[in-house]
Amino acid sequence: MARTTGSDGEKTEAAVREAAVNLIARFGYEAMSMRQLAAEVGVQAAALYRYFPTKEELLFTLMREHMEGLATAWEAARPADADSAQLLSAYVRNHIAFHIERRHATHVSNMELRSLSPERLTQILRMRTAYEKELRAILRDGDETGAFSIDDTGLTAMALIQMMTGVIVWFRPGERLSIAEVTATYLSMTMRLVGGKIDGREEKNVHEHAQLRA
Amino acid sequence: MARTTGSDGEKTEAAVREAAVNLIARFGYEAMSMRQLAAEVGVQAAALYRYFPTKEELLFTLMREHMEGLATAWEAARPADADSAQLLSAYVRNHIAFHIERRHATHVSNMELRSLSPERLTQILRMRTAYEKELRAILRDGDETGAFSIDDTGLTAMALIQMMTGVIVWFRPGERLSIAEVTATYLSMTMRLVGGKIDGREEKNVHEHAQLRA
DNA sequence: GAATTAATTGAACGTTCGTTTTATTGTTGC
DNA sequence: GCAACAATAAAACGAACGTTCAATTAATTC
Repeated sequence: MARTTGSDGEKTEAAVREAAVNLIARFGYEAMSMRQLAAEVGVQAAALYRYFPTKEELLFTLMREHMEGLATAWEAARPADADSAQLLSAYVRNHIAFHIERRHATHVSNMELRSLSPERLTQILRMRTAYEKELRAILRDGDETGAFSIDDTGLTAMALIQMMTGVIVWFRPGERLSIAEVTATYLSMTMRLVGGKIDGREEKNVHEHAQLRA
Repeated sequence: MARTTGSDGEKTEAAVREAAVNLIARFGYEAMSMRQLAAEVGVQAAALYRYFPTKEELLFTLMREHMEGLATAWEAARPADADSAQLLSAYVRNHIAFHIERRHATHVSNMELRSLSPERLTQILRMRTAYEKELRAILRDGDETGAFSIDDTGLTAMALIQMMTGVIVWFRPGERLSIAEVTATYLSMTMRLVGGKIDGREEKNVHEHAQLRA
C-alpha cells in the first residue's frame, strides 16, 4: 500500500510534533524510537522522514520553536512603560504561565540538551541566555534605582529561574492549587527574594500588592 | 585471554561506579552503552556483569546510594538543640555542600528517574520525599513559632529545593564565586524567602548573620 | 605445588535501532 | 480522465545494543 485516504502533510507533521513532545517528555529522547513515534501518530516510521531528515533534527526543531515561543511571549507580555517591580512582575507571570502551559515542551528543552550536536546546543543555549539576560537586566536596574535590594543579581536571577521553572516538576492542573494561586505565591516569593519595596512601603505590602494583581 | 594481572574485584567495581556516574551525567543513561562504560574502565563489556546483573540495576544502585548518602549527611549535619533559623540554616548548608560535591551523581538522580522500573522509581521517590519532608517540617515549625513568615510552606519548600539544587546547573569550582560565597548568598536568599527574623531584628540583619556563619 | 576460586576475555546471540530505497496509491490541476 | 505531484507503505540495510557463555589465566588456599 501507499498513500492513505485523507492523508494530509500539514496534519501529519503537526501530529508528529505533538506526539514527539509527549513521548520525549515521558520516556526521553534516546528512549523514544522512531517506530514508537510513528505508531503513536498512526503511520509507518519511514513516513516521518518526509518531515524531518533525522531524529536529532526533529528534537532540535521542537526545542528551537519552544525557545522562540518563549521569547515571543515575553516580547508581547513586557509592559512598555513600567517600573522595575512591574517589569519583574510581568516577567514572572509570563514565565510561569508559559511553562505551565507547555510543561512537556519545557521538559524536553531542559532535559535533552545533551542529545544535540555542539552547534545546535550552542544555538539553543544562546536563545536561553538571551532570555535570562532580560531578567538580569531587570534585577540590576531595580537594584540600582533602589526598587530592589539584591546581594548578587547574577545568582538571584539563576535562583529565580530555577525556582520558577521548577513549578513544572510538581504542578498538576486541577490539584490543590490553581494557576492563579501558584502564580500569586511565586510572585510573593519573588518580591521577597529581590527585597522589593514600593513607595517606601515595607515588604509585606508588596506581597499583598502582587497577589491582588495575579 | 582471561584474568589480567593485578585485577581486583573491589577496585574494578569502584571504577565502574565512578565511570558510570560520569558517563551517565554527561551523555545520559540511555545514550551510554555498556561497551562505552567498559572501555572507560579499561575492561571488556562482559566483565561489568560480574558486578551488576543489568544496566538498570547499575543505575538504581547509583541512585539509591546517592539518596542514602544525602540522608546520612543530613542526619550528621542536623543540630541537636537548635531553633528554626539554625535548623534551616544547617539544612541549606548541608544541601548545597552535598550537591556541589556530588554534582554528577545529583544530575543522574534527578534526570534519569524515568529509566527506572516502577518499583525502583517508587523506592527512590520515597527516599526523596522523606528528605524533603524534613524541610517542610522545619518551615512549618518556624512559621508556627513566628520565626518565619510563610504564605504556603509546601510551595516554599519546593521553591527552596529547586533553587538550591539548581546550583549544580551553573556552578563550576574555581570560577567567579567560591563555595562559601555561593552558600552565603543562598542562605541570605533562603532567609528572605521564609521571612526570617531573629530576636525581632529586621530581615536585613538575618542576612548578615547568615553570611557571617557561612 | 596442586586444587580451587576470582576475574576477565573474546565471540556470539537475538533484537532493535535510525535510516534508505522502491513501489504504490490518493489527490490535484488541467 | 490523465498527467504531475504528495503522502505513504513495505521491506531492507548495516550497525549497535544489552546480555550470555565458554574458555582462560591470575590469585589464593591448603
